[in-house]
Amino acid sequence: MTPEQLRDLVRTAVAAVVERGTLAVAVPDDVLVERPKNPEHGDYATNVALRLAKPAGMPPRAVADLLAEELRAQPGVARVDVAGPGFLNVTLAQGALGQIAVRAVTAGEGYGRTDTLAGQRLNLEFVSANPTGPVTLGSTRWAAVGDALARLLESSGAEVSREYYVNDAGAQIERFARSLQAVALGRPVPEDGYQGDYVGEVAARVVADEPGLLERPEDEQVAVFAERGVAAMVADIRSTLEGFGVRYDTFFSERTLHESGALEKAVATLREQGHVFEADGAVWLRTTVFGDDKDRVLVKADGEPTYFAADCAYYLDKRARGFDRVVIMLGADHSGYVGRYKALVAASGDDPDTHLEILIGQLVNLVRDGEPVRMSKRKGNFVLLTDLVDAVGTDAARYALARASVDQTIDIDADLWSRRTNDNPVFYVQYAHARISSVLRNAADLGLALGEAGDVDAGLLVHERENDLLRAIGEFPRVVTSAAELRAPHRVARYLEELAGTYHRFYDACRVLPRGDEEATPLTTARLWLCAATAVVLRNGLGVLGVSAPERM
RNA sequence: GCGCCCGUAGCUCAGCGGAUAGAGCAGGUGCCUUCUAAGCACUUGGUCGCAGGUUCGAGUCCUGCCGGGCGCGCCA
Repeated sequence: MTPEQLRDLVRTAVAAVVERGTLAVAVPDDVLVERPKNPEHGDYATNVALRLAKPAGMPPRAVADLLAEELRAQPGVARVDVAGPGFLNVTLAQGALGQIAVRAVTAGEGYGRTDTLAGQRLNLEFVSANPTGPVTLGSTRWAAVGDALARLLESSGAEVSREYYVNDAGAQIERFARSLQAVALGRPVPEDGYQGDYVGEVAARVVADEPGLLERPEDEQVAVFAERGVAAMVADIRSTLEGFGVRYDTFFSERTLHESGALEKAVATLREQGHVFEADGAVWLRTTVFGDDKDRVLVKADGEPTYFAADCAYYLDKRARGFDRVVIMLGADHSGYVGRYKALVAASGDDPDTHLEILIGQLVNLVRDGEPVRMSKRKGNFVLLTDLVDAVGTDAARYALARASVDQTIDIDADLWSRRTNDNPVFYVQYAHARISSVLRNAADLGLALGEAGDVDAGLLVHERENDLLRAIGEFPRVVTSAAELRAPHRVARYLEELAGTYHRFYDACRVLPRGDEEATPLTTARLWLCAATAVVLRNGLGVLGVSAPERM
């Protein structure tokens, strides 16, 4: 029996007692059935009686007693205890737990997938770093977390479109182009220009692709450097991210918004809604009525649109493309943006709480010799995605970034990360998968196969370590849905570490394959199913994080 | 000054209002002639920043302090 099935049983029990008139409450939709930390508290526990006590006007333990009696009659339930303030501790019947292994193996890649978000179309924007330099360590965090989140949401049944907003317009690009030009001409880079080594490389590439460029008028040169320089940078960013396992459905060019007149249209739309006004020669959006700190300029006094005007146009474009929900991941250095963004959504007539979701994540620092290294795209002094991958590999990089809560600022110790030690839990998890793969290989060599689901007696799995493992495997679907709901991919990583540990303890305590000239028994088969089920979950879980599940290490 | 995030073991961090607060690393003691020791068992280590409040119950929610990070442009 899976925890989901037990949850349904509990709900049915509540409904039955209510039906009989002994309990006067509304049957709750969200009954919590969880795995107790203390093994003496049975296989599963629910606090439903504690929840219902107040609305029912009865003591928690009295409610619990009613439900316990009802539950005891259910098939697959061996024992129900009322404990503490009113918890229901459920012990499943012999063999009921073992079915979890069969279910996981049978479902395979589908184990952990649900339809809780079915029908939702959402647009997830992440990274969106300016195309004026390579992908930095800070952006790498959003690549790892954003991609994992996309996979999580998809696992919960949502339709997710991954999007990268390319800021290929504006003064930043102008500065970038002038920097490229300066380097190409052998001049010093302007004070406010870009100075990494890559600037020279990109400049050389542009010159090579455009013979005679440096003999043309300077204005023309800048235009060419802007056009081709940005194109080269975007191509570089794209291939870097693909190498990192992150693919986008759309690279959206800001410039197309400018060229299509979308900004003017956006301003007009907001004006129709009655939230645009003129002051000091500029055009403003009255965002303060929707909770923003101050009103925001859409068109400057010099007639140029602001970055915010492009944001307005961009948001409206996403909505016009049919997305129910626009999700944007931003670094904490952009947290000041939330207020105006929410306000623009409200000003456009949408609901800022349902149509827009902004996820703010804290920054990543590189620490070297105990001192944080400042990262700035202008100076050449920054750590790149490629540096991180070169040092620890894609798997470790993705895992390490995805296993921390985004609310937490991460300090990455350069020495620790360039070392290859088991400080990194990804090896612990991957090792469990490799270990299982080895057992299954050896089983195949002995001519042992899993066989059909009907042929395995999962009820033979009665060892404490086996039960621990079964319960852990049973948790996976819930871990996925809750991680998706909470936008917290790191929960999957933490869960996998627990699962790996649980497997290692099982492996240590329970021999799977026959030794020497022993014969295989039905227990051998049952344990092989348990191993296979664990491998399924490890693969699916690592897959959510975009990390490989190696068969050998 | 205002807004957001953080403060949990020596270190890095988990912890969806539930029972005796966890993991990894670091320290200590053990376990490989047969399935991967990148593992396992045992052990040391806590005023969950401080003070109030909410309730059957608070590391978790609310308020106020203290300490640290980020942000507050007609920049992008």
